[in-house]
Amino acid sequence: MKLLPERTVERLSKYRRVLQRELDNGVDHIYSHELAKLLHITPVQVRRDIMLIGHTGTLRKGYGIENLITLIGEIIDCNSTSQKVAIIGIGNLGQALLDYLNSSQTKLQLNAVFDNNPEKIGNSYSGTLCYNIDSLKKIVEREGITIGILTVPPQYAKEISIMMVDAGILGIINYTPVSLKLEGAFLEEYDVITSLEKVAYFAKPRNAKMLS
Amino acid sequence: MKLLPERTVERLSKYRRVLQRELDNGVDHIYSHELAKLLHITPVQVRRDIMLIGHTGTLRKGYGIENLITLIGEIIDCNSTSQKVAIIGIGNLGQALLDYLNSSQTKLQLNAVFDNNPEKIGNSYSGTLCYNIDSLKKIVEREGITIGILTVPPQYAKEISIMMVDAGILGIINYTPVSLKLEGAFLEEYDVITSLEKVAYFAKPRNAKMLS
DNA sequence: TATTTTGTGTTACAGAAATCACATAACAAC
DNA sequence: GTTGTTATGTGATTTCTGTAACACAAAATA
Repeated sequence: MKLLPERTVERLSKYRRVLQRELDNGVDHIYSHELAKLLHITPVQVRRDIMLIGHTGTLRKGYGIENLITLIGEIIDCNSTSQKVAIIGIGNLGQALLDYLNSSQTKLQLNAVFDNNPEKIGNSYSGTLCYNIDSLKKIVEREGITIGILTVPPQYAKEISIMMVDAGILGIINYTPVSLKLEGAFLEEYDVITSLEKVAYFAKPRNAKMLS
Repeated sequence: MKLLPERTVERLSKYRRVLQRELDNGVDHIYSHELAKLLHITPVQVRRDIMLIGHTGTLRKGYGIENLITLIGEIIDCNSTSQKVAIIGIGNLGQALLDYLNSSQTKLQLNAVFDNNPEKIGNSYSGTLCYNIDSLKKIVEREGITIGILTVPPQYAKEISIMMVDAGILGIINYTPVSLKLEGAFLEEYDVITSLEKVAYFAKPRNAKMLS
């Protein structure tokens, strides 16, 4: 299949979670406009996304939730081999994300945590062992980890991102304020300060008025 | 001035920080291609963003860093009254963000923290006092808080977002997995699981190959 | 003073994403 | 059957965002 648009993939992730909730409530079919309402988007967008992944709803009954969840799962995480995740840098943010992941029902499995602080190495964080950053490559290869969450202090970000790609990690989500450029891996950057300052701009009274 | 594109505002936030770093290193002018390189974007994009905010560089010397920082500051946070921020829900993620903000040099000031846990109310978190969520409106009005970071458990998200807007908050950044719909305030949503699953999709070996 | 170099400011274009508009099909009611 | 209703599937259009192209001005060169 062709590569899906980024925004569609993001929505698929959200669809799956609300669909799972509906399924748990005993609902087995859903209309595009119902799903749309749950996520505050338009029904057309829902239908377009579902069309893109090749699922087809039955007229008059909507979309079969169970099939749809399975299909989204195959697309996002589990084809032949399900993907494994590591957190690199287990400071405040790293630990918060770790707890967040553990408390959520994503299919992705957190397999390792890395740090350079000797007091942290060897400890278990919510059930996940912390390794020395120096053994990144060894552990990543051994465990088959393909996704890395980067939450190290900014001065290490570049160097460690290179190590990560070198170790065979295929996707990095960078929570560092340093902007990176990778060859051979998918990169997603999220900058907390940027998104806060963005909100600050649009929330300025003078600007807020312009937002219709 | 007209409202700036969202992406431009995001980049302005990043420009400011790298410019500040340059200034601290004693650099006083910078070329568009230098700034571009620091953020891994194109020089054209830098020039257009700077054009949009009405700053103009001097030929042969580039852009005056100090003026540019000041201008970006006026645009994003401090016009007449600088904006104030509150964190609502001081769990793991809330505390991590709090520390993150305190350790960064943004102009936005964290003025209050809210929670409903009696053991937390009255405590100081990295220097910021935690108030009872019931006094949200009172404190927000008294302190003039305009921006809220929402990090409560999902089941409270909707209810509390309504309280926030009602209290006069103009911009909310929602770290909850629940998607919201607000009237009268700017909303930015960030879903940790979604962005992780997005990376998972594009990092799948079969897809990664397609990324040129 | 003419010419080349260099970097900005701006317009025109291309690509991605969201939205519109509508054809189509299943079902219900009569 | 026929007709009306409702919800899906999708080509066409618009909107948003990034990129390429280029005109222009100052400095360096000769």
